[in-house]
Amino acid sequence: MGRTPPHPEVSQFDLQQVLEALVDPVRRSIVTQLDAAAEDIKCGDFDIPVSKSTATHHFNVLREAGLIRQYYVGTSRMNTLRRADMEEAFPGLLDALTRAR
Amino acid sequence: MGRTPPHPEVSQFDLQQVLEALVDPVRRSIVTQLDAAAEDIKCGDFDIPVSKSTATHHFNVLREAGLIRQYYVGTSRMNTLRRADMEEAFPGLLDALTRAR
DNA sequence: GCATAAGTACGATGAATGTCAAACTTCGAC
DNA sequence: GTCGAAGTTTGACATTCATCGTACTTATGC
Repeated sequence: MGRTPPHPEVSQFDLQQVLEALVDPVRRSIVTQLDAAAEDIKCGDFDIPVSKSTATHHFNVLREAGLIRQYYVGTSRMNTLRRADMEEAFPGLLDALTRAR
Repeated sequence: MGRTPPHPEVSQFDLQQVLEALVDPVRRSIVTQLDAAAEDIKCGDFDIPVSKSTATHHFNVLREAGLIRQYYVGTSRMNTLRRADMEEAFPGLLDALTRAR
């Protein structure tokens, strides 16, 4: 298992890529759950209706778009929402989406 | 040619549908051009790199999502950005997107 | 009426992409 | 070391969807 997967820097964020990440309902649900949570969440603890391999795929897409940061704790992969970074790159976007019902 | 095509009401706007409409670069370009323009724009006057039939498809998607309002003037179809309606349904979303570079 | 302009409708096609199962890897616990 | 838990990797598969060309419709202008 790779130690720390690659994360893009804010300067590399791409709107197209972020929107493609957020257009999928499962991925948007992940973002919403992270937004609502007080602490980081491990991959296995999300409430999503897909298999583990599909989940892995979705987390990769979110990470590569810059929406989440991932790091290992034992065999678990923890996830953090990169709020500040997203706010810097695309002001108001994440707020508008998490507040939209 | 149908007189006036069906437009959804604000109460019927659906975030998923709006995001699916906005994730396409051509459609987002249409929205951006409308946002930057002072007046309504007819379908044929947009600067988009697709055929007429494809353009029609994109305008339909935008209209059905509630992003634009369309009406005929002769054989031309005019387009307006439904800013206020979108702001009411999803506050901040359109602004965040049109301002994102 | 006729020609032209502006879109629309209809298939057809090709490329993405969300999905899963199965096999594999890593780490922690015992 | 062995086992189980947690993810990952790799194909394979199905569906969606952007795209186009062609034929059609509607309206304007002469």
